[in-house]
Amino acid sequence: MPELPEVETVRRGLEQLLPGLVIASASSDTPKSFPNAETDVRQFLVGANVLRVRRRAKVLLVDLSTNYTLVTHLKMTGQLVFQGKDVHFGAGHPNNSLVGELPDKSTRVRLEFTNGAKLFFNEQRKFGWMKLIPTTEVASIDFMKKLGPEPLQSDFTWQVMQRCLLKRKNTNIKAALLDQTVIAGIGNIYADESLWGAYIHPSTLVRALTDKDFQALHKALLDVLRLSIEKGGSTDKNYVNAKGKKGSYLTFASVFRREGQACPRHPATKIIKLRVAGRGTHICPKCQKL
DNA sequence: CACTTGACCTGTCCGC
DNA sequence: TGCGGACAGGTCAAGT
Repeated sequence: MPELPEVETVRRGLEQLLPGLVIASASSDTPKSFPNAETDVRQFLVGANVLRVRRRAKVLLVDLSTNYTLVTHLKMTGQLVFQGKDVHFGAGHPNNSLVGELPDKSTRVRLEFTNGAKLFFNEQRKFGWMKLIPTTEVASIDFMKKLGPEPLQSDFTWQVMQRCLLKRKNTNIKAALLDQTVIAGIGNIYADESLWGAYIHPSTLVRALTDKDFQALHKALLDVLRLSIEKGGSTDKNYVNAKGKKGSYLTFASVFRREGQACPRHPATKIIKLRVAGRGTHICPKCQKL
């Protein structure tokens, strides 16, 4: 579930906490969560100083003084939980409570710093991963190389977005938005929210969209991404303290996971849920027509 | 090549 | 209450 705004929220949090810390030890549970752990950890992780925390698409990049970068993909249920002396910081899945003692059964990777602080990579499922990659090579690994542009960069104009989306002109707009090689960082939440904002039905073929549609979609997309980052990500657990008190999940969303509720623009019309591009998809049938 | 579908996982929820 | 099955969704591999 972590998409661009959630990962950006994690990045901002970790950027305040990690730089300057020195890694003392690291361990992982399954090879899948940290494929090269055995050889890499000793050589490039232990003793490394954290320089900075970056983000590209939904990927977190922790640059280390060893000229290696710890690359993390949270996929759907991943969390990074920092436990310092007085600081607890967590991010991830709305259904996951961060109250419990860590490590727990879904802890995949554990980093310990020389000052006693810890960073846990938790994942209910085993889809997410961490990898150590030479910093200079990060941009050229397959996944990173194929990514589309960052929607929040200033040169991402509506015309740029149109050009990107037209690479998938024969598919529906929802599938195109979810395609990371078209635009980076959009997932199911912001695809649904931005399409609703732009009055576009998710099944609309990209080639059928007008300039006006692209302009509206561009504005709606940037608006929801910015609003969500401003709110610390859309999930209640994206930024919680150690008390782990429950927040309200997606309180700002207009349609996502709101089937049966009133459309904010048409109180008499209820949000419905469909399946588009193999994903649960939420629309207002009055705002979004084919 | 363009596009779609299923697999990967585990926890949760729904119906019987 | 227990249990099977559908569902959740980011990405990749396999299929059309």
